[in-house]
Amino acid sequence: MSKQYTISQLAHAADIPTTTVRYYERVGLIDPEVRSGGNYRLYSEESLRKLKFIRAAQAIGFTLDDVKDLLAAPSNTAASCREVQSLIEKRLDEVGSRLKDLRHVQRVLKASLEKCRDTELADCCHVIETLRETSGAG
Amino acid sequence: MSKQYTISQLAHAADIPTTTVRYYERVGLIDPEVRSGGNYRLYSEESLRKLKFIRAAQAIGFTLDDVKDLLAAPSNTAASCREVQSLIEKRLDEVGSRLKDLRHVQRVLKASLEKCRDTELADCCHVIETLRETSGAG
DNA sequence: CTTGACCTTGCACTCAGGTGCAAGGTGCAT
DNA sequence: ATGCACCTTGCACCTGAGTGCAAGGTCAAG
Repeated sequence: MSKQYTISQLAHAADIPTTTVRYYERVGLIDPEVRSGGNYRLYSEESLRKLKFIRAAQAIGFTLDDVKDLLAAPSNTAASCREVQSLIEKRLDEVGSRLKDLRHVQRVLKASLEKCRDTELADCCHVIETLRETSGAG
Repeated sequence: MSKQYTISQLAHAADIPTTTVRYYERVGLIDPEVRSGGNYRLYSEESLRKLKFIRAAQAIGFTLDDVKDLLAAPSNTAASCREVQSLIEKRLDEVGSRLKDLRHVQRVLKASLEKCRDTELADCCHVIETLRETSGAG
C-alpha cells in the first residue's frame, strides 16, 4: 500500500503547480489512479515518478509530445527500445545543429561588439551594418 | 529618386510574405513611405534595407522587440550606441548560457544513448532511468 | 453548521511571431 | 466593361506550455 497523494500533495512533491498537473492530464501525460468519494484526484508514487520524469525529459529539451511517446513506450520490447533510441538520436541531432548555429551567432555578436568598441563612440553604431552584412544562421 | 515598391514587390525582394510585412507594420517596425492614390502602401529602398536588417537581427536571435530598439537607435549618438552595445552584450550572455546548457544536454543524451546501446536490447529502455537520474539544465 | 482550505469543471487568456479568411477596393489588360 | 491579380481592413486562429478566473462542490476543524 503505497502512499496516496491529493493533487496538491503530488504537485508539491514534484515542485510543480497543481494547475500544471491538471494540464498534463489534459494533454494525456498522466492520470490519477482513482478518484475519491468527493471526486478528488488521487495519485500514487508511480505518478510522482512519472511527473519527475516528465520534468527531467523536458529539461533536456524533449517536447511534451516526445515525452508522451517516451512514457508510452511499454518498456522491454525491442520496438519501444528502438523508438526511444530514435527519439534520443533525433534530439541529439537537434542539439548538435543548434550548437552549431549558436556558435556562429556568438562569433557574429563578438565581432559586432569588437567593431563597436574599436570605433569612435559617435560612429560606433554601424554595428548595425555589421549585422546586416553577416546575416546567417538562427 | 529611388525605386518605389508595392508591398508584394518589397516582400518579394526581402524574401518574406506580404502578410509578414503588414505584421511588422502592426507591431511598429516599419512604415510605408507614402500611400498611393488607391491607398496602396509604397516603400523605398530604405524600407528594403530595414526589412533585411530585421531578418538578419532575428537570425542572430534578437526578438522583434530588441529589433525595434536597434532600429530606433538614432545612430551616432553616444546614448544610442551604449544601448546597442548593451543589447548585444545581453544577447551574448544569453547565447553563452544557452551554449552551456546545450552542451550539458548533449552529454546527457550521449550517455543515455551509450547506455541504451550497451545493454541487452530487451532491457535497453531504462534509458528512461538514466534520464530520470541525470536531471539538470534546460 | 459555518468557515476556510482545498477540490472540481469549463473556458478564456498569455507570449512570440506570425497565418488565414472574408468582404470589399484598385489597377491594368483585353 | 470585364476579368484577374493585387491591394485594403479587421478579426480570428495557430503552436507550446502553460496560467487565471468564476462558479460551485468537499472536507476537517471549531
